[in-house]
Amino acid sequence: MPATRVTVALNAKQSQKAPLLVPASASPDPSSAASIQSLVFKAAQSKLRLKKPSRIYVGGTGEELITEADWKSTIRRDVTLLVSAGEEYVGVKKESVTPGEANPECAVHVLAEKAHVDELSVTQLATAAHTLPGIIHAVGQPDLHPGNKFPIGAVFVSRKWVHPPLIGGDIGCGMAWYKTTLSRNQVDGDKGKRIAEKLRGLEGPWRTQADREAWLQDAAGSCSAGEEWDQAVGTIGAGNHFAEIQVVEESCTSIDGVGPHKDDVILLVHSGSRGYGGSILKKYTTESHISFEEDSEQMKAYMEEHDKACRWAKANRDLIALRFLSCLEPGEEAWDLGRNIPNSVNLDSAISGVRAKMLQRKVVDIWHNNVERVKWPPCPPTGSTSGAAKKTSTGLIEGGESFQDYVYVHRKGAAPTYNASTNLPLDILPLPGSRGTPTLMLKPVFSAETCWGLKNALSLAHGAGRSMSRAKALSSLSRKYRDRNLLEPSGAEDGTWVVCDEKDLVFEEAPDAYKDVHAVGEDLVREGVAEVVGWCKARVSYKVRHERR
DNA sequence: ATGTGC
Repeated sequence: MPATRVTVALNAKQSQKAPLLVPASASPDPSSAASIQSLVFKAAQSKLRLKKPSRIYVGGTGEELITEADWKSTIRRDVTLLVSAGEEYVGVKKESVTPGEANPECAVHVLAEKAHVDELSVTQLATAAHTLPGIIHAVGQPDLHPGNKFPIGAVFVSRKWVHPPLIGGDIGCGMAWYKTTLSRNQVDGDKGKRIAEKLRGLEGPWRTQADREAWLQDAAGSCSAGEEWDQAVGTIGAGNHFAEIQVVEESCTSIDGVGPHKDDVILLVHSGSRGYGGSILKKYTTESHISFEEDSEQMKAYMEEHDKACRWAKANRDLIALRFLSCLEPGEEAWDLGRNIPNSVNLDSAISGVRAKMLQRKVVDIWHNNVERVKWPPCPPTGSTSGAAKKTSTGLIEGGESFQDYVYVHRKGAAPTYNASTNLPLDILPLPGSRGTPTLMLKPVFSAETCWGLKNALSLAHGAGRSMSRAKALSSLSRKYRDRNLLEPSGAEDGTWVVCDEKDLVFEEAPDAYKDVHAVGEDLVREGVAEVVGWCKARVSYKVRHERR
């Protein structure tokens, strides 16, 4: 059981102190029966012999702990809590440890009605919005669910400040969709099993470091992170990451004939920056230093590495897709580069050839863990169907209105509604259910009712969202499905073949551990931020395979 | 989510 070690001391005589372990089960809510506050009071009574403890201050700052939010933002390792019998704080009050201005009035909205939202995640959303400096708008998408400290399925818009922990360690994580040349009848029914069998050689490092560095060369230069992290490029990773072969069941995306059409077989890749992004978060932040002021050297350095990790993650998804395509379309020589066999041709020209080919296959690629500098408030895009859109001539979300200024949009498990490099609205993006359940095809909606994307902070849900913690899913679902093989379609239905050699993941990522993707989609539609333009059936879902290398 | 953290 994780516990936090704090020090309890007498406010009136601060040399008198005692350590206290606060179990993770203790509640920050002072009105709760198992509150941290009551633990501190009890410790003061029994260990420090303070008869009537009544107030608690934070050592060093003198901030009094009153609300649940106070407790939440304070309880960390080695904090000293000063217990008072009613008297004022003894010492010089300092400014809060977080410099800059928090915005206790910050607007917080959760775009969910149908999808169930855990109260803890709403508390996490509001606490972060109200206590971190510079936040001007916080949005919980319908897939909102609790994270370790900050929620997932959340968007935080800030002025002048960047908060790396709000986007987490998997910087650049996102999803990309690729068309394949497979036909529905090659993957439907029991054929899914044969397709799953073909998916091999996808684990472990791809080729040599020299090859990986060549792959990590993009239009902006190199995004190589050094051999220790680059080794993981082209690998899916753990947790909720996956690659899935899907059949388009319905599609009404007739935009320039692009978007996937009915009966197309497409590949969805969900992965991020593996260990690299986490190393960046760790390098720049500590438990008490999580906020960076705009234009500070640290902020600039973080942003530079953040942007590099985003490019790395994107290159990772492309390489994963290449490796999958080499299994799925063995006749296509260009994909041979995806295999771990020695180069038979010039590497650089092979890579540029493959890139061009893959670009034709790519439907969309988005980051859902990142921070972006954008103009705010949003402007109507010209692609919009409303007449109001005619006013802008730029065609961009950002526009060039004089009343706009720049903000930072932090996304943690939230997809953007526009293409980050062109600022044009996206035509289509995936809303995957959990393993094997349908993936909805979303089209972002921009309208006056949503203030052109302000309401949803220019973002949409990135998936179904957990409804059960990993621990809960593991214990309850492993019992529930004790006698069932979750890796094969159940019964006669056209279900999904799952490749997952990690036993715990089978349960942690089971559909039951997630919200219903249709409820999430319905919420987005009701809120007026997206329309559902089709859906895909998962045929083969690849998580991880333990194979002899 | 992670070449994780005691």
